[in-house]
Amino acid sequence: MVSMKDISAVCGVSVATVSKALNDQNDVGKETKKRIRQVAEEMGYFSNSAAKMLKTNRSYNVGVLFAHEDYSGLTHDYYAFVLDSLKRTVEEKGYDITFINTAKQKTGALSYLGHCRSRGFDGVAIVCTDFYSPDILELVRSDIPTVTLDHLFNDVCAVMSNNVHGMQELLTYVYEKGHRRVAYIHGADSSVTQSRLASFYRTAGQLGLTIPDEYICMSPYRDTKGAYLQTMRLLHLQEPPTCILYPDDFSAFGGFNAIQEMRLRVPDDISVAGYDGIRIARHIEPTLTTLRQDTAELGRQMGEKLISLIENPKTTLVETIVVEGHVFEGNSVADINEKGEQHAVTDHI
Amino acid sequence: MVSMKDISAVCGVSVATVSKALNDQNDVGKETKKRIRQVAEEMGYFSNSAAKMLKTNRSYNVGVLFAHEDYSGLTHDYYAFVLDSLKRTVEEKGYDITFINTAKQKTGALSYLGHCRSRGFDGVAIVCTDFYSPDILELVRSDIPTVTLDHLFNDVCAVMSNNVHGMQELLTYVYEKGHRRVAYIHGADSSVTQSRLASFYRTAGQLGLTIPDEYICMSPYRDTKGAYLQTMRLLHLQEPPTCILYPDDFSAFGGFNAIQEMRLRVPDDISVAGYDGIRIARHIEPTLTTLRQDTAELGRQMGEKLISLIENPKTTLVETIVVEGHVFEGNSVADINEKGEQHAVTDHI
DNA sequence: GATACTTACGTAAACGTTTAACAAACAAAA
DNA sequence: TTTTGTTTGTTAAACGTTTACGTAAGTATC
Repeated sequence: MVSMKDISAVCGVSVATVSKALNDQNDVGKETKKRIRQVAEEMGYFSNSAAKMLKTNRSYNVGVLFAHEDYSGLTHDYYAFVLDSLKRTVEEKGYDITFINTAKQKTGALSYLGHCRSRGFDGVAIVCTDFYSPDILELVRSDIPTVTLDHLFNDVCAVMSNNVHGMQELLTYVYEKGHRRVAYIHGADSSVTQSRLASFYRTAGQLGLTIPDEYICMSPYRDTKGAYLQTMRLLHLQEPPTCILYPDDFSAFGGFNAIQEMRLRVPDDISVAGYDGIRIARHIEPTLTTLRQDTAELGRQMGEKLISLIENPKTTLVETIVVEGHVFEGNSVADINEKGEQHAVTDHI
Repeated sequence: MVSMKDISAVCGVSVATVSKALNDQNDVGKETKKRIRQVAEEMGYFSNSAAKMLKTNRSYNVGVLFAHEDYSGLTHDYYAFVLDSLKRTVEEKGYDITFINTAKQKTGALSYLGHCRSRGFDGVAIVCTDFYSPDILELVRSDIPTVTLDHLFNDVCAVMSNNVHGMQELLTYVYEKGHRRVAYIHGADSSVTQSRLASFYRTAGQLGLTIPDEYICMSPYRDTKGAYLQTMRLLHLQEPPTCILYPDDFSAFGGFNAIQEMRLRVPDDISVAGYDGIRIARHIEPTLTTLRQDTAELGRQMGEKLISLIENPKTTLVETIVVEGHVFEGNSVADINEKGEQHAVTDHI
């Protein structure tokens, strides 16, 4: 590996001058700088980031925490898209992304914080994990700039998809399509689930909907089998719903299966709506009506906030950034208004 | 940050002794070692990987190249699953994963190789990219241990899904189900496409199938619209196929849409098969018959080969590891044998 | 009791940078 | 002519490790 020392020898200047030339400092002559840079180029010089890091305490590297739970993490559409956008954003600003090691190492099982300290990450993004583990708490309480996704800690920046508005918009959409008997299969307990469920009830109240208890039930996120079973249950009620909301798009497909098995059709016999807006949902007929979360924006906001936190620690607000999602109108929700056209007209008044 | 120096001061020993104690060398007393380790723990010591790296020229960090093409990269099921498995594998062996920066940086636009040199990656995994770019060539020709996925370079380890066997198995499966008029919509040109296409023709020949030219056409990978159009074309042929093979599962869904639009049913009226085995395909009725690639194994093999290449450069073979995929039997391919049962019996002979 | 070996620790240089402090040369201002 | 300032460069220490080598004491061997 060619180092600054080699360049300095060739150019007949000191190492310090080479360093300054390559870092474009202004206390080095124009001609000298030009020559040094040219020689560096010719010799195939690459800065040694370890040495630079050792001196400057800056790694230009951010850690990303991505837990390996079943059916989540990298292989989850939502998180993968957010990560993709986050990656683009920070890379454009000259930062790299390293995964925070989530494996129990043979030697001494480093904690998350330990790993971050050791690697010298300038900041960390917590994308997907069990937010209640002590390891995570230790990390977010440290002085390392941190941004979380869809979870709120005290004094930690968070980027959140607006689940309250999202559910409100989705339920309102369904309501305006004429549905009055709406069931909601929600996901397993988490802050996201809480937000959506609360918003569901509040919106229902505002719209004057009464939701029987048996219309509300739980099925874990991305569990098609669970969604299938709950859908079956709902379809067998004395007064079944006209529309079912699912915890996510994946689950909605589980619902599809149950509906199909009952020889019913979407949306003619029953309407369904998902949540997330995964790509495949827009490519299968009937296309799924769903609340599409803005993953590109979520990732971008995370990246920009994190970099800002790193580069301007004093002036960057510790805040929660809320990103709006919007209903993607597929054709899985039927318009069952008796006067559909008229309704459409009044919409424009 | 607490350093070895701090520990040495507390313990009243030299920095060298601390280093040796923490690295579990055996030229330091048992008691001393114990005490040093305890103090390190208490003081919250974490090794500075930059310093260690600078001295040892080992980063315990591997670079992963993951290009941001549309509809590929992180957001592609196949690659995401491989990456997930790769990540687990190398993390278990104490390595971290850093993405190789694919963004044009403002300052000096580092090449891939430059980036790797600068970061001091112990090895790189090339998962998904344009293998023909000069930047990639420069990288694979360097002395950095490298493993590629689904692409072969001279003197570079590769892990490949067996596209030849895969297509053979798939076409044979379809044949045994009684299909004689099989169309194949293949993906855009690449070595993977070449392999599959060649295998398709060879297998067809062996089975005695004659494939009319109009049964073979191209639609880009993961392009539902393209697959839709080609499917439409095939369905309007004077003698349409009884089964259509798609470049990938995603495309197969595009085919579904066309079939549905024509008021035909899968598999009753026409059979379809995908390629890849993405998760969603197993959760939608009719479940898709597809050649499921073993992403977990692909990632694991990549990781193990790479680590081996790093740790035992002399004794590690430069080879191509082939991973088998297998037909996932959904219910999108009908059995149209006139004597279906009899055929099933002879299967067991 | 001399020799050799082992154990346990210290010394010091090195890895490749950055940067504060300094210095020489020259120009401009007084 | 002296002072002051600017430009361009050097020196040397420092970042936190690792490791070859040295050394002093203790133990075993003859």
